Amino acid sequence: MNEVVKKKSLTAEDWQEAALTVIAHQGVAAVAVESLARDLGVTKGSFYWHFSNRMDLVKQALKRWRLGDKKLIAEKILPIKNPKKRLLAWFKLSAEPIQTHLIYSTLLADRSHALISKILKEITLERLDHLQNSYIEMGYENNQAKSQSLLAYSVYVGFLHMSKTLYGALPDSKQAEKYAQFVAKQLLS
Amino acid sequence: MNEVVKKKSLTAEDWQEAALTVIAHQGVAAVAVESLARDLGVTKGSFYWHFSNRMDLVKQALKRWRLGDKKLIAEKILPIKNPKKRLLAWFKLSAEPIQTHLIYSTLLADRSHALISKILKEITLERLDHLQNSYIEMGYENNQAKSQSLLAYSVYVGFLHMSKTLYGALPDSKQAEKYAQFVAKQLLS
DNA sequence: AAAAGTCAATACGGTAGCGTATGGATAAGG
DNA sequence: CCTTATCCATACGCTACCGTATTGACTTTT
Repeated sequence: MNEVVKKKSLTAEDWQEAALTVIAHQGVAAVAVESLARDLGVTKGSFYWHFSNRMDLVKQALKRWRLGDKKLIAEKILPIKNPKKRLLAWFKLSAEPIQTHLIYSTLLADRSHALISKILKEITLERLDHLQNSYIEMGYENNQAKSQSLLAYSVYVGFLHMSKTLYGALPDSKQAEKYAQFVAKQLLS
Repeated sequence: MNEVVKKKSLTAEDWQEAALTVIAHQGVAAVAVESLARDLGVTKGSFYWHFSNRMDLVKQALKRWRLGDKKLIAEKILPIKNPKKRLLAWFKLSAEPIQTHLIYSTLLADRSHALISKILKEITLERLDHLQNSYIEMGYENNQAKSQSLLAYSVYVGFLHMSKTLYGALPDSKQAEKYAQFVAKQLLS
């Protein structure tokens, strides 16, 4: 019942979370079975009980990440009725310093496995779709909404990388809020 | 005199170019001495005559890339007198399907070595400076120019990643031209 | 032509990581 | 209790790299 209590044994989810943390900060290539085991205080023996191999873990971890991300959008963004407010909320969320963004931006330059490219493409298209719908609801013509959502999403992706590059991390919530306001002013005319 | 003629021996530049090609498509981690040697048709014996170790090659390759990139900007962008035209030219260049962009976007998610982070930060700041100066020349107030250049540069970075993600490669020149026009309309008001 | 310099091949030792095999410890069930 | 299932440790073989040492071949210099 208490999270502080040391668990007697690990679950697959524990491994997945550990993998996601590594991916967020060092990329998929840095997900190594033995180093993860060391971090978790066990040996490989545990790992190969839970997973069939390294890529199996990566696959499951990314699946987990995707589900969490979808849940976040479904709860915080999609319920907003007013399309303009919904877009603004998305811009704000995009600038929040949370792990899901770090993972996404790290994956974006990772071409180490076809699986990753596939997942990225799917996610990007899904998100572009949300944006485009909002712009359409705002009264944009279809093609215009498409271009506009592409631009908005590029800004999001670019922002993630710029933050890591210039500050070594995502900016704090206050800066993020300010930036989101500025961007929204430019892209929600 | 003829490039088709097989060279008898390799130069450090040959190794650097080969390394940059790998970096552009698979990242720094994929730069391996032995696989590069295979690609170049020689063995490691050659490599360690030209370089002291693997990181030495990476360092020199990135230096070479940086010089080429700077030269490109110095020749094609900076000479343009009119600031608005200069910015437009930069947007167009940003969308061109050339290797220098691929390398940059791949490095952006690579945190495998402190050297890379350092280089990235320097380059990004340099480029932001160019952009900001152009906006200032256009009549923007200092802070406004700063925000605007950050936004423009985010669009650039985001565009690179989106292209790779959605199409597997940078779009061709015609698409790029069209996109650059659209973005310029939004960001050069 | 001899010597020195340039570039590459080969062979070697070392490390890190993957995956397998097997056995040990602990807890739950009969 | 004894068995079985669950979870982990240990030891091993294998591969892909890195980097070194040595030697060979070809070129240029003297």
